[in-house]
Amino acid sequence: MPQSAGISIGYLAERTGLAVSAIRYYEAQGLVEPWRNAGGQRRFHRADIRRMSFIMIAQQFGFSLPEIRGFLRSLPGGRTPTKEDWACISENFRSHLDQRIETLVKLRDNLDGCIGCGCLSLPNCKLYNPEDRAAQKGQGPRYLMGDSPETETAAENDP
Amino acid sequence: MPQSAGISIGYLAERTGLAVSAIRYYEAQGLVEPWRNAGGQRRFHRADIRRMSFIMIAQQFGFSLPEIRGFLRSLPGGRTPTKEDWACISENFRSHLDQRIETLVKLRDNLDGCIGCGCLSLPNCKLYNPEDRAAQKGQGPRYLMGDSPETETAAENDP
DNA sequence: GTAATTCCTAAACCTAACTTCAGCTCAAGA
DNA sequence: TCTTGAGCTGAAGTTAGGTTTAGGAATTAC
Repeated sequence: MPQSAGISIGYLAERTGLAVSAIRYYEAQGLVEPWRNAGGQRRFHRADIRRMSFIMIAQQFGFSLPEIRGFLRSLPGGRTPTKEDWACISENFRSHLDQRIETLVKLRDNLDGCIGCGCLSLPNCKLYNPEDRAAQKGQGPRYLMGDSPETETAAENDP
Repeated sequence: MPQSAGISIGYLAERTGLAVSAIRYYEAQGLVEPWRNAGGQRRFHRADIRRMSFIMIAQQFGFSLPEIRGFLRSLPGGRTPTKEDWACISENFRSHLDQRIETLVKLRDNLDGCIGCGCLSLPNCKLYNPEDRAAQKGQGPRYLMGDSPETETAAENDP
């Protein structure tokens, strides 16, 4: 258990609950920047324990690694981040989060009137509103629903 | 544009805004079950327009295809689903949704007190609570954070 | 009747976020 | 010193949710 000169990847993994491979992956994604010791092994700052924790929590909230990298960029380069630094990041973070929740709630409020009423395929269905569609999480190459419901009137004629 | 004996995949795609390839993929996932005409081409029920719409909306709410398949299983096998059938599904659907929103809000409420205060790596941090961790979306082979923070006291000793 | 669409299948490719593996090297304890 | 465990790299595999492509066959439009 190293006490100065940085901590090892294994210790960081143990302290955060992350897999060693995940930490190496995060480095490759630019989320953390360890240096190397004489033997070529990674050495991390103790403060990176908190950095990893932040990543894990941000992921729980549904942020992607590039987004999280954006949050982390606002941390100071030279010194160990203070409580104030984290609080500042947290504010940015929270506004994204609020927006995400709001969108989800708005979608939910349309649900009862829409699926419940059986209007699913009609153009006046609020769930088809392009604004609401923008709520896409953009995860993977998911089809982004660029629709054109011009001929949208015959949906009710089930045989 | 076929008027009886089912609709083609291209027409279904046009009506829903889905890609033809996506519809074939949904069939492979058991979300829809077309039959074949004499030439081997897929034929769908008109009611499948609504079925596809349901899938798209459920996806916006963050449900996975297996979950959506579960919702759809409650639809009647033989006959065309009625408004009542959709309303019934919608109820089930909504309770899942409420739960998801609640979890997200709970996580948010912990945010200010937790990231803001800089306690991220401490065991008393609410965001580390296993209950809250269960909020994982389980997308892909993401590491499920099986932690064991026995030695969790030295996190504050940044050099 | 023929040309243009549409549809078919199977396999390969894509992104995100990782894990696993093979084949080595480094570090730490007895 | 020797052995074990930890770390290294690069490539390939995994899952979800699809798309793209290749090479034919069926339908539709004129």
